[in-house]
Amino acid sequence: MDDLTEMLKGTLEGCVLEIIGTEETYGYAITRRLNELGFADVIEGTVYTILLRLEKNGLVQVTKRPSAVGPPRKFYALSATGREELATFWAKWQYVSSRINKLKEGGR
Amino acid sequence: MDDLTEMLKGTLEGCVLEIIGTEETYGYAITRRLNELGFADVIEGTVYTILLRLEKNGLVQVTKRPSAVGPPRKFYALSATGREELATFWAKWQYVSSRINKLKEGGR
DNA sequence: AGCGGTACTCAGTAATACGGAGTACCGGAG
DNA sequence: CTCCGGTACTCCGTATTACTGAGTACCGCT
Repeated sequence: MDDLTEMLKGTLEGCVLEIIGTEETYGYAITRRLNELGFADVIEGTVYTILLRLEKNGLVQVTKRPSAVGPPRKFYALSATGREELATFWAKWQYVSSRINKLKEGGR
Repeated sequence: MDDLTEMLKGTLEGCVLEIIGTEETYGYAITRRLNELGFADVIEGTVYTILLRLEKNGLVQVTKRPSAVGPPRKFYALSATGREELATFWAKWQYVSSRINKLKEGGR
């Protein structure tokens, strides 16, 4: 599948929130997870940009922990605001995707 | 539903293509149609931006016709390239939305 | 000592959608 | 007849978001 980047705008942040919400984790691993999920050309730089934004907006709490295989990792966990934001994201996704599917089915 | 604009990035152009593909139509009417469909805060300026881009990229053919109730309308119809682009759009949508739904279901 | 893999930061660029001002055409109310 | 609201399009500037690429740094293994 070729370039999906434009279509991911506005949803990638939500995906990252969901991943963090499932399990406390860190940037490098989140990137791997997204790649596994099929978002092959999502790159580290992009994920770190999102994580810094989430942190700045108070949606996540950060804990730095040493790693046995490299430099220290920044582990992210959702804050209360982050959980709200995640719920809002899924509500919007539900709304938008249902409308688009209706349009696709030729609904009027 | 509050601000959906970021989530629409990358999909709005495809929606406009789909609307044009269903029926030859013009900018003002496309805006009304999108609003009807639930994309309430999509605004004329946005749609016209997309239409000019589609025209520039050769995805549509344009015919100007007089109107009884206002200034002349620019009617848009898909070109062959536009039909291909529309098919690609739906393929991408299918791909992306299925991955996101899988993530939502906690799939791994 | 150096290399490959792990891990994060940051500055610059491109694409997309919104906002708002401007132009212009039409019919009906006053 | 003039003005106003609805129809219809254009253009410029702004904000957000994701990608690119270069840079820094830690670790274990050869």
